[in-house]
Amino acid sequence: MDAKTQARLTMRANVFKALAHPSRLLIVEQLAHKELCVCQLREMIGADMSTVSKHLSVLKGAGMIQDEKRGLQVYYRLKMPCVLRFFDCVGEVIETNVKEQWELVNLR
Amino acid sequence: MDAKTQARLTMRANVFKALAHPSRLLIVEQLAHKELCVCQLREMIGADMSTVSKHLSVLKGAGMIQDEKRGLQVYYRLKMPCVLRFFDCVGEVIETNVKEQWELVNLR
DNA sequence: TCACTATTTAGCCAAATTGCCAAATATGGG
DNA sequence: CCCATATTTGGCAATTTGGCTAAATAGTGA
Repeated sequence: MDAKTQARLTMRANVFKALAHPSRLLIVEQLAHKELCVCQLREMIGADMSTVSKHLSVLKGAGMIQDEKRGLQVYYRLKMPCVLRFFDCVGEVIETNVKEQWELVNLR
Repeated sequence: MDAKTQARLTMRANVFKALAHPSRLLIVEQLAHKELCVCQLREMIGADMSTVSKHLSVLKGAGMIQDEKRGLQVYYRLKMPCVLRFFDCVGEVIETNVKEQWELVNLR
C-alpha cells in the first residue's frame, strides 16, 4: 500500500472512528433535530460534563459538528448532515445480523 | 439514556468501529470489486497474514463480509454493499475539512 | 472586583486495540 | 501418512481510548 493510499484511508478511518462510540452517536442523532448546548447533551447522555466535552471535541475534530458560544453556553450543531444517511445502512446491517443469529439459534 | 437506547447505540457504534481502521477500509474497498482470498489481501495491505486475518474477523463479526473456504484458501466477499454508500459522505466531510484548513492557513 | 455557572483541559488509571511471533488447525498432493 | 501451504488462534508489548476528578478558562451579574 503506497503512502498516498495509506494517508487517504487513515483520514477516512478517522471519520468512522469519530462515530464509533454510543455517546457520540447519540450526540449526532440529537443534533440532527436541533442545536443543543453541552449541558443538555450531558443530561441526555448521563455522563460527566468533561466526558461529554471530550466526545464533542472528537466529533468537532473530525469535522462533523460546529460549535458557537452564546453567553455561558456553547451550542453545537450538525455540520455534515450527510452522516445521517449512514444510519439506514447501519440499521440494515444490524437487522441482517440479528436475523441470522435468530435462525442459527432455531436450527434443529 | 435508558438501557434500550444504550443497547441500540452500542450495536451501531460497533458497526462504525469495524470500519474505523485504514486496513479494514482497504479490505472493504477491494472486496467491492470482487472476492479475494486472505493472501491477496495480505499483499495489498502489506501486513502479517495473522494481522489481516484478525481484521477480516472483525469485519465478519460486524456482519459486513462473508467467507467461503475453497481448497486451501478462504475467499472473502462483501456482504453488505450498502456500506459503500458511506464513502461519498466521508469524502465530502474530509474535503470540507481540508478546504477549511486551507483557508485558515491563508488568513492574513 | 467577587462569586457563580458553563465549559474545557490536564492528569491519571483501567480497558480496549493493534500488530507481531509462534503455535495450532485445516487442506491437498505425493 | 508426511509434507507443504493457507489460515486462524493465543499470547504478549506498545499504543490509544474512555471516563473520572481536579484545576483552568471564560462569561455574567451584583
